[in-house]
Amino acid sequence: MEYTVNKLARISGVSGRTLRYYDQIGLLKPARINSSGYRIYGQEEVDLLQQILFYRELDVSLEDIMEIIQQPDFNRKEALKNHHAKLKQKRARLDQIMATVEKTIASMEGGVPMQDNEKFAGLKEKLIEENEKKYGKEIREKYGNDIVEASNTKLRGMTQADYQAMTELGEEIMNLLKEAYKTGDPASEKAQQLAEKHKQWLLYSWTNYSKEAHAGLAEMYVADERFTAYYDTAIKGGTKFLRDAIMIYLDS
Amino acid sequence: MEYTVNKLARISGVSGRTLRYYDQIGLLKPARINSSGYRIYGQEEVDLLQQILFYRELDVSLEDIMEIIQQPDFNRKEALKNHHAKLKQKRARLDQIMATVEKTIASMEGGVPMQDNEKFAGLKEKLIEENEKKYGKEIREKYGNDIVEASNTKLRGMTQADYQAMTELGEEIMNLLKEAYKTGDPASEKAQQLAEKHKQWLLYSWTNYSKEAHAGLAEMYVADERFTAYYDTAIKGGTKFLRDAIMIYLDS
DNA sequence: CATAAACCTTTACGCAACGTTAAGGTCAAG
DNA sequence: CTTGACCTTAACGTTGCGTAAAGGTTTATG
Repeated sequence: MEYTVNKLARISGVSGRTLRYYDQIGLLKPARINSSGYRIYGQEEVDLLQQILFYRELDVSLEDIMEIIQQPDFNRKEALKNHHAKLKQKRARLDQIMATVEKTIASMEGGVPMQDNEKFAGLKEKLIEENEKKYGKEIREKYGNDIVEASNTKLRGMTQADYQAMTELGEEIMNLLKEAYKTGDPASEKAQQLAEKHKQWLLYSWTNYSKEAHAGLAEMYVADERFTAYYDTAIKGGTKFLRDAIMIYLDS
Repeated sequence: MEYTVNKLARISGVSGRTLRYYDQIGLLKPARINSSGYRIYGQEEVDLLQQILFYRELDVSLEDIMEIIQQPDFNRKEALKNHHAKLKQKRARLDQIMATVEKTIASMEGGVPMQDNEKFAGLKEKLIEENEKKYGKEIREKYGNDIVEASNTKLRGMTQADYQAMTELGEEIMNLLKEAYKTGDPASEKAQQLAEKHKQWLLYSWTNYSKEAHAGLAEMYVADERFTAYYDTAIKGGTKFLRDAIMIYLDS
């Protein structure tokens, strides 16, 4: 039995355009072309098309199908396992999105205006924006664009709980700085606690922490008046104290 | 604070190209264009972009976002519910695909060669193909292309279990035809059972059943020698008997 | 103050998998 | 011999940008 495009299309449930496209990309070539230029498909092509459609229904890309159908069974199985992993990821993401949508709807039914729902995403952006405005240039020069972008990406990935925890930790650090400063000793227990918390705080945004980077940042705090101004709001001379505490912490 | 494209891009985490694209499609226009043709964005645009990104993370299309952000809260909630329904469908389809992939892998680990796994899909195609070959033209002329396509689509949607049940029912009909024929009475209980089974069998492929169509088909069985030949393989004169039984069944 | 570096602009192709005209040959039926 | 059904290639549209290319503007640096 031989078929022209639309005949094959009818029995296989795809469109003629699809068959021409498969011919074009080399996925399924007709058995021959007749004297009028018509595509003629035979039994072999019908069988091959069946296999193609089998994988297509499984959401496999044509590019992948192209490879799969010329592989032995063993590799086909591996390909399917691989594909399954991809599908799993896809579903995980879908689940997360659905959860967010549900939460958003729920909060709206609880009377929270939409603006407030959208605001959290905005809060994180605000944080990034302020970081950029205040320190962006120095940090980018010192550590490179990639590091900064990675940090921003990490911040964006934070959940609301993470975000809250981070800002709370920030406040805690300011309080601890005040108390530790009173001891007058950057090696004191309180001061070392402070340094430890400071490290924890950095981990929220740093993608890879190193002692050198931490030390470098501490030095920059002292060198840059904007950082100095910030940490000195807790207590005058706080920035230098913080740096000294960090240096001792890193050496221990 | 005012921003050029790439500045806004940096603080918002999207690319400059994205912002230009949003401008192009009218999703987010800059506050103004300066004398050099640069896009300048203000606080208002930053806020709007935040909202846009909020919805984008939820997998809402830009076209839908465009509508949503100029709607009041009430409509936004409706839009989200609508969107949630779409996501649910998407996940259901994903689950089904994953199940099929899992089953296929399992059967391969059970030693079933891939070809056989792919064969089932092929079996259905074969059925459709044969239907087309044998009766396609008449049926298409009689009932129109749409009806036939709908029927084929329904066949393709069958599960393996459905398919098996249908072919078994087909055999049962042939057997029942033999037995009922022995009664010599198309109104007999066996013959009426036959007609009932025949209707059940049709329902596997018919998208909307009607008495008229069933009667018409019965007449066609008798008029077309290929159908006659088929049903007469069960018993000579079986086709006419089947028609009579169906006619009585439909009148009762 | 000249020039390089950084940043801006528009234009336009590429991606996946076809759907959809459009313009024009081919073939079977009346 | 003419419909009408069916075939062909060519080419644009879809979604959301990425990625040059070619060229003007602003800022930094020697």
